[in-house]
Amino acid sequence: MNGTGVGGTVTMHDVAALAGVSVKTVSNVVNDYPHIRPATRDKVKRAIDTLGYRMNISARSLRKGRTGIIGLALPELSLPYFAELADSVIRAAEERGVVVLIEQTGADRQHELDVLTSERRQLTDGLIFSPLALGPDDADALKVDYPLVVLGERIFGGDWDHVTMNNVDAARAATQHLIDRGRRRIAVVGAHAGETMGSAALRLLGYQAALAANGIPFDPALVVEGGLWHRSTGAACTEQLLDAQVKVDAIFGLNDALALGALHALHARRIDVPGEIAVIGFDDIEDAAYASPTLTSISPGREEIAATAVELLLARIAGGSEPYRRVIPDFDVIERESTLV
Amino acid sequence: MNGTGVGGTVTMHDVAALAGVSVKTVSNVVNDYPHIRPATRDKVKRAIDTLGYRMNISARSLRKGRTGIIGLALPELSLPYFAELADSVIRAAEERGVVVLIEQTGADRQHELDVLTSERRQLTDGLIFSPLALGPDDADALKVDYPLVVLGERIFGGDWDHVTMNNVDAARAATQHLIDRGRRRIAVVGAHAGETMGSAALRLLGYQAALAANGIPFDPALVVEGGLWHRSTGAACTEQLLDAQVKVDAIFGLNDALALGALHALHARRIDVPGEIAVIGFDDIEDAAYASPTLTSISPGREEIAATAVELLLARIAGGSEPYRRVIPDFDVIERESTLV
DNA sequence: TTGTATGCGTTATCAC
DNA sequence: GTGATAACGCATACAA
Repeated sequence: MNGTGVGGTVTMHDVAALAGVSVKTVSNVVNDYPHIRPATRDKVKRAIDTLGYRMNISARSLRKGRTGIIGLALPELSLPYFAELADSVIRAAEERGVVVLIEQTGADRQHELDVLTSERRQLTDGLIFSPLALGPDDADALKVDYPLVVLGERIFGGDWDHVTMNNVDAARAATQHLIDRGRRRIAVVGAHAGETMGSAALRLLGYQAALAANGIPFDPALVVEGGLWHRSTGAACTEQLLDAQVKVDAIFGLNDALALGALHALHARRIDVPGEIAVIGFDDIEDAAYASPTLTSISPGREEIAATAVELLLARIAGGSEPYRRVIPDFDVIERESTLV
Repeated sequence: MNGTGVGGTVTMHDVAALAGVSVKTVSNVVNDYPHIRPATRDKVKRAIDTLGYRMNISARSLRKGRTGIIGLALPELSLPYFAELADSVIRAAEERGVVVLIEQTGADRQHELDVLTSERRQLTDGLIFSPLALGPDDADALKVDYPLVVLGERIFGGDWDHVTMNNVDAARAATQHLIDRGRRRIAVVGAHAGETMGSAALRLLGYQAALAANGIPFDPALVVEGGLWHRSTGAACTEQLLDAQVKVDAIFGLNDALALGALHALHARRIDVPGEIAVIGFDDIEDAAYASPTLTSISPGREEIAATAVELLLARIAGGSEPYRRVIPDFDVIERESTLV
């Protein structure tokens, strides 16, 4: 099972024997223990090279009680936003010398609860968790005894670190962006009725705030419900909106998948974007830049979210006991064709 | 570190003590050893429940020499095809009771070589490897001493299992699809000059075969080189093609990202698709169905590729020593608007 | 059918 | 600065 394929497994004992030192010294060398005589260190390193020694991670994990693996639980990798997030998390983790075990919850509440107590938690030193179905009522389930960083906006105020977007302000900025370009009948696609803490609710709040700030009355007929934030949902919501004959001059997709679905539906009906209807999304996934027309979107600082989450988690794993933090990266409006005046 | 949070770590000894049996019996129960008296099994299970016992994976791994983790090395999750592939691999692995550790190579040759000998290999029981930069010259690097399943078409004939697409036939079918719809000046976007074994080369081969079969002369001016198969590459290649004033009535993007980039470039120049130029892609990523216009593509059987790869790998890990296999799932042409007659 | 004893490869606690 | 030795928690000969 060893890299060089020399045959049987090479252990610290073999290295120690060849170098003429004890296993403890070998351990010290591979762990960069500072107080070692340079000559000893060289001897050991040479022995390691000649034997092609590789540390047995399982043994180390057993002894240290740490695996060097962090968990990342997210809805599904097929959703571009989460694929890009996972990419960033893996990169950030790699820089810090840990690896990432991804678990998909399918945005299913029971599955999200399961992930918190899964046998896999034995395998990871901590968890970065991006729930989509859990609500404030599930806060107790998040009271776990391992390091946890929660992504997103659904649950606040527990004993865990939290990295989130500035959903309200960002949605306000998105809406203002449309208003500044002369739009007044701005539809929202992908709302979640009854939700109070989720991204959908908060983004709707920002939308309403922007309307209010500009003296535009809020028209419930412009808000279209849509459960899962897939492209298909965005398309279906948009068709529903158009069928209802509501006057509309802009659509705010609560995420990019919804907005891309909206573009799709508008294209199918030969409705010009942005001529007749402008469209803005949220997340700034790579697709947004290559849609036709290209999609204006909110960039929520994905890289920073990932890097911060990894950093906070590793600090907890290392035993940090600072007060739990809530980090909110800056966002940007990325203007593209779909809202061009 | 335990799920229930009862406090100190619960071990098999604790369970054994409470159940009034030996650790061996507890071990037998948790490992579903068949010959156990039902009464004993119940006693043990009850003790496990009351104590909230969770097996220590590191200890088991150390003892058994297996971790229950498989590696998945791919270019990057930001590429939708690989995100969807990873999704499928994780699902397939979950069904078989193993978890997946994803490593990104960035399609960089050195990084791809590194992944094969990385320290991470100590952590995984085997590897599913999707190289993009390695070529036939690197076949030796793939002679590793752990179970390996190679995805894609770049390297053949070594001592490993191989799951691949039928690139030649699928590309031929894609080209034929365009020819059947009256196209004769079919451009190819994303070719790799000098390559002989990669997906690009094989798909180009299929393209040429289809032309030949229909008596259409091959025009090198219609083949546009493009390194990384990103949307941006597809857009750039298409612009290059249009700038060259070559007569074109169809574009075959060697993958969907390229084709989506082409759609983007065509849209920017107000060229009607499929009216003036038809477009076909390859991979059938979810985006294809939501582009404007929707993109005709080749579905390579991603689910089957993932499931087969996991299955073959686990068989090797379990010690199977059948001859190495090469599996080639069926493909389908998924017709959408971009090639509508 | 179940119990006992040993070792998997590493790190930590002490001595020296 | 380095060495001997005892855990870490589990699986498995071997014994009963």
